[in-house]
Amino acid sequence: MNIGDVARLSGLPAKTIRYYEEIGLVSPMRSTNGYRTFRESDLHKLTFLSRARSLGFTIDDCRALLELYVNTSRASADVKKIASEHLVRIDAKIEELIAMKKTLSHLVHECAGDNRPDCPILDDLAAPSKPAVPASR
Amino acid sequence: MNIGDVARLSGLPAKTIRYYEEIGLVSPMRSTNGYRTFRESDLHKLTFLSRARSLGFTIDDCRALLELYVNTSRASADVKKIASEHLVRIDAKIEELIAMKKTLSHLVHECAGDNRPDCPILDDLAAPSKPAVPASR
DNA sequence: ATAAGGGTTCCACCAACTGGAAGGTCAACC
DNA sequence: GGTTGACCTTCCAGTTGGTGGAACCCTTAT
Repeated sequence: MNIGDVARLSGLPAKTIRYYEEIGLVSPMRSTNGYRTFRESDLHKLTFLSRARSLGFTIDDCRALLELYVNTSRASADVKKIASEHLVRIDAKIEELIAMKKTLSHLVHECAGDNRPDCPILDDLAAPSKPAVPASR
Repeated sequence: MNIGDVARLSGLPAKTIRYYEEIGLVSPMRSTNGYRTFRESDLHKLTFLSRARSLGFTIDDCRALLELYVNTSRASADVKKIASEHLVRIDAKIEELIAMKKTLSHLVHECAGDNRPDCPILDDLAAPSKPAVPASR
């Protein structure tokens, strides 16, 4: 299979697949004309990566997950650990966004949105010492 | 005021403030020794930026908001538009994360997390054609 | 004199791609 | 056999919003 075929089948752009090769996530063969040649196993890996990335796993996570995926003597605890930690990050991000949303939707609601200059949104942004998210990192 | 002072007062790292100068968001003066000298108005801008960034506005949004902020003949509608569009982006992001969370927490729950290799998480990642978020962009 | 604690510039790096230029290859059609 | 068009290749640059570090200057106190 050429790169276009696995791109279609995995749902990843060809550019991304080349990038994944560059960073060592897949290692397709090369045919005599220089084209990449993908095996079934490469396609499986790419599909795996596509799905893992769409679940928000970082490339580093994907690398670790891929290793566990191909290693049939893995412990499911290792997989679960990576996924659980990712879940914690997702939760934190959701909370952060919800806090932003809350503040912002309040402000948007308050703003007349006409051609006068008075604007509660700008007033709030200009008001000092009010972190949107109550301080973490 | 030197950069350290406005850094403390605005809550932004000095590095970030230098970066904001580089991209033209603030334009402090320079004293004879080459140090940046910040006026009150610069501090106000930096505080504004700090808060706007913490609400998730992009730098481009911040640039536009800052212009409206200093322009006293603005129309609040212009501000509201930027904020509303940002709110839409936040909502979309929240939805995306919640979809991920849903899938992932389900999988984590299913996984035994012991030293055996069987793992529903890997099984799912390997299963083809299941976008985590039902397809948009 | 020197040490601490500011400040300065510049260059490189992070994630995870994406866009585009310049060019090679292949299969089909006339 | 020539040409078109769809593939493929590499390489370089840009994206977003900074961050880290090196090498060096300035000021003040001891």
